[in-house]
Amino acid sequence: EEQEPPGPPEPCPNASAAQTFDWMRVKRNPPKTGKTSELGLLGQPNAIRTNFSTKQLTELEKEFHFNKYLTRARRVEIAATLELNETQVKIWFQNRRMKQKKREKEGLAPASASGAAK
Amino acid sequence: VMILRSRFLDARRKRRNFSKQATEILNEYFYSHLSNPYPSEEAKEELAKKCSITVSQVSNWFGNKRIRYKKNIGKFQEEANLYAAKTAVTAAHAVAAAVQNNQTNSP
DNA sequence: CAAGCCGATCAATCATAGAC
DNA sequence: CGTCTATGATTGATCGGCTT
Repeated sequence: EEQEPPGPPEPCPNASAAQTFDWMRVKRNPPKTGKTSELGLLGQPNAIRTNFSTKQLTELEKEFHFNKYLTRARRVEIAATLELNETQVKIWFQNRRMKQKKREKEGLAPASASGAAK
Repeated sequence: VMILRSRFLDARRKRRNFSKQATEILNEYFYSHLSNPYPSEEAKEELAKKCSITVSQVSNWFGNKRIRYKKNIGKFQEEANLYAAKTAVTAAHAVAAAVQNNQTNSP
């Protein structure tokens, strides 16, 4: 299903013009996290970014404040309560931890700190 | 529905465009490393200092730049050539200086 | 060997700043 | 001043590497 419609608009390969490097071809596999679509379609994963509801985010945030890390049991419980996959809950916590780390790091020396010297 | 979701939680998104000079520095790095525009943590820190922005902002900038660039290479062709020429001049100066230094310092 | 975590990145989207 | 595009930030999810 990947078909280069017309010829890539780059009939001028010489000069220093940009080439197509590997990083430009990187393609991520579609998300397989979504639970099997409720719409009769069989093995068709959602393949789209899930939008967490405010309620789900509120609960996840509350749990995060209580524990930065989840136990298998807690994860199962939360996933069931919020109607999410265990993977989605796991990933949410992972991303949340990274977010917190980033926040701590930034809100700790926005001004000139001395240390740059390394 | 409640499409009015995070109407205030996102209020922090009061962004401000980076200075013309900061964008200039970031683009220079991007196009002079077009084969692999992934600055190391150290490089990001250096760029952040030069641009007077945070390292996260540098990361965001490169992330957005890479995605948007490959999404429509043609749209950035002009910009690419512009910076390619600029870095070429810089490189030429560097080479000239090196040659000069080499002659002066001949063992 | 499988599973979780980290760090970086991707990719789609949000909301605004700026061009016209 | 309203519309359209450029751009910074956010975030669910992926990738590779390392640890448990």
